[in-house]
Amino acid sequence: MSRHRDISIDRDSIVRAAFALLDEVGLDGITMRALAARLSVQAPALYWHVRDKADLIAMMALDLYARGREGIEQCRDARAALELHGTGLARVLARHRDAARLLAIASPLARPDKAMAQSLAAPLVAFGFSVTEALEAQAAVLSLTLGWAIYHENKAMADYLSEMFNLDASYAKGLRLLVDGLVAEAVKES
Amino acid sequence: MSRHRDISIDRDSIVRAAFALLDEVGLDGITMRALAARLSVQAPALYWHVRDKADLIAMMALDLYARGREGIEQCRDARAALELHGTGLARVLARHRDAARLLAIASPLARPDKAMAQSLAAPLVAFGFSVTEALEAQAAVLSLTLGWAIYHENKAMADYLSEMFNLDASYAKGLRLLVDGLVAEAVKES
DNA sequence: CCACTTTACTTAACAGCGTTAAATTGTCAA
DNA sequence: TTGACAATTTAACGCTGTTAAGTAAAGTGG
Repeated sequence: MSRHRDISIDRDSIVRAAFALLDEVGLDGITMRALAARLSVQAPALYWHVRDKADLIAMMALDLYARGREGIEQCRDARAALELHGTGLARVLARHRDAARLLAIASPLARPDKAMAQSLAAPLVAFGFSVTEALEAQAAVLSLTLGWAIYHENKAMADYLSEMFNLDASYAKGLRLLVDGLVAEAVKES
Repeated sequence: MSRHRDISIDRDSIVRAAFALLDEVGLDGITMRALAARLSVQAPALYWHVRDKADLIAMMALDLYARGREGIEQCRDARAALELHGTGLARVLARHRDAARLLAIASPLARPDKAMAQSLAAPLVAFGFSVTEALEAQAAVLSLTLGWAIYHENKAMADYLSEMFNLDASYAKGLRLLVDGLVAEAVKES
């Protein structure tokens, strides 16, 4: 492994730096030059490791989704798995500034395939869902979560809404209602 | 009203042109120069009518939300109103390329106030919801809809998912389940 | 040990972006 | 006719993502 200088960069360290930068300056502040500077490198150096900025955003999105699924395998039933999928992603999105908007503009890293779909659906399939039902249910949960997080990230809106109700509690309630319905529906069909 | 030339532009015509441009070239293609060209004007002329690009995006978002609420006053019950709110916005978002991503990056045109909140909540308040309950329920419905539309706009993901299930039908199902839960909850509390 | 290739970076540059300042033109009122 | 005002133009600025070309260090085969 050649080491041009003292330190070097790779896709992992770039993504890590990008998240740090995101938290500091927000999504609009993520420029290739600022990111490169944080890694003590010139901007074009990034293009050795990353195809373009969309590729970088896609990697960050993948990371967020993966972190949002942590612990989902250990759930005792489908309801818990779906609910944790939602709250898990919501928590990850809340941790990083503009993370929901980042997901909104991200395009997938790779074209999804059957193997990936099955691995994503696996936890719910273990509880009797079909792969289709599992993906359908998770799509609904992720949609609610992503949409909610986008509104939550909008400071003016969040500030005003939180005078009227607790945003986190309301999200939890909406998620619970949706998950209840999804689980009941899946049970009904099997 | 002075008329510098044959034709002139105002906020309305700018927004109309922006939607036409959006449909043709997508969100990334909406540049002040391209928009100005479509109005037979130079880019800085837009700044006489529009504070900045964020202002323009906010106007477009407001328009989308308003169109998404059409017909909501005529609904016979809360369930119908909430469901129409969701499907109405979903239909509007489906009509314009990248419209969901546009909503995701839009910031509100004006800081929301109590009068606006009450007017937004009015249809559901008429069916016995409190203002808080109404806003809470609509936030959940809009979140699900916006999130779903964002995934739907992602061509790679939508193409793959639609091999496994019908995206529109699945959205309708998720919405129905969520609305059922929300209505039941609101009834329970009153 | 040397020549050669590959890896990983640098410098320089380009076209396009949102935006501002200043100059300009057309329209109306006095 | 003059002056004010509205609405635009031209010119320019700094910033963006990205590419091309050059370069230094490390690895590799003879």
